[in-house]
Amino acid sequence: MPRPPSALAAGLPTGPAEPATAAEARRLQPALAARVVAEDALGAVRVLGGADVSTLRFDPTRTVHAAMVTLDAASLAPLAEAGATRRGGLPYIPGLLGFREVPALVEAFQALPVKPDLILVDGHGLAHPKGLGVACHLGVVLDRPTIGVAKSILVGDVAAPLGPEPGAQAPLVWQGRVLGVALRTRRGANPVYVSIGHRVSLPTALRLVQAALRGGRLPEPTRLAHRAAGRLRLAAQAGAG
DNA sequence: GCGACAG
DNA sequence: ATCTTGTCGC
Repeated sequence: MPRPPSALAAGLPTGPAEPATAAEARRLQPALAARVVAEDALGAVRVLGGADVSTLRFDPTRTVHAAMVTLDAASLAPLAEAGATRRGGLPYIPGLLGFREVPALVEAFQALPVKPDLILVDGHGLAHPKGLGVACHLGVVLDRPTIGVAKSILVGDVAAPLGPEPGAQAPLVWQGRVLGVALRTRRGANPVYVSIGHRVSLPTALRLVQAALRGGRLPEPTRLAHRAAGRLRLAAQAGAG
């Protein structure tokens, strides 16, 4: 079955046309959310991707530094990384994070020499009031499998208390729907919240995230992407200042 | 009107 | 998100 062209190819937001205002972004969300594929539509995952951005705390120019890293899925060894810097987009607004981060992430993705089979994104995917967390947003725009791994809850509640041991998990429920899973990845650390981004089911997402853990609270791909984005920002500041 | 609110 | 070194604890 042929899949519809990517949002990028279709000229949908974040690519050719980016919203300049929050109101405009909100109007664009339903069309993007409708393109999310919540089932497994991916091949063997050999190259893992990680995505994150770093910003200055108070920045009138609204500069975002994005990093995309790739790792060998089996060994979790780093393969490559790429960065991109964009400015003048939307500020951080809960629920509209994708519009702020995706443009720079797409640019970083395009700079990667080898494309990841699946991307772990720092932030929620489906666990979002409009079903369009940054992980879904990025996945739809690139038409690539993505998973959201967030460090705190945007919407919903954890259905049951989590045990202290790594691997403990419980559904993240909102309005009677299971949007994701709270997962304890490390003893003594707060859980992370896993939700689907695009072209992956929740059970598969959970399995892949657990396979990407290497003893830290965050899976390796997003952990490395976080580091890379931070370095990119610091280097840019040093070079500009 | 009040409280919540990824990064 | 970011400001930030050492330090308390398993």
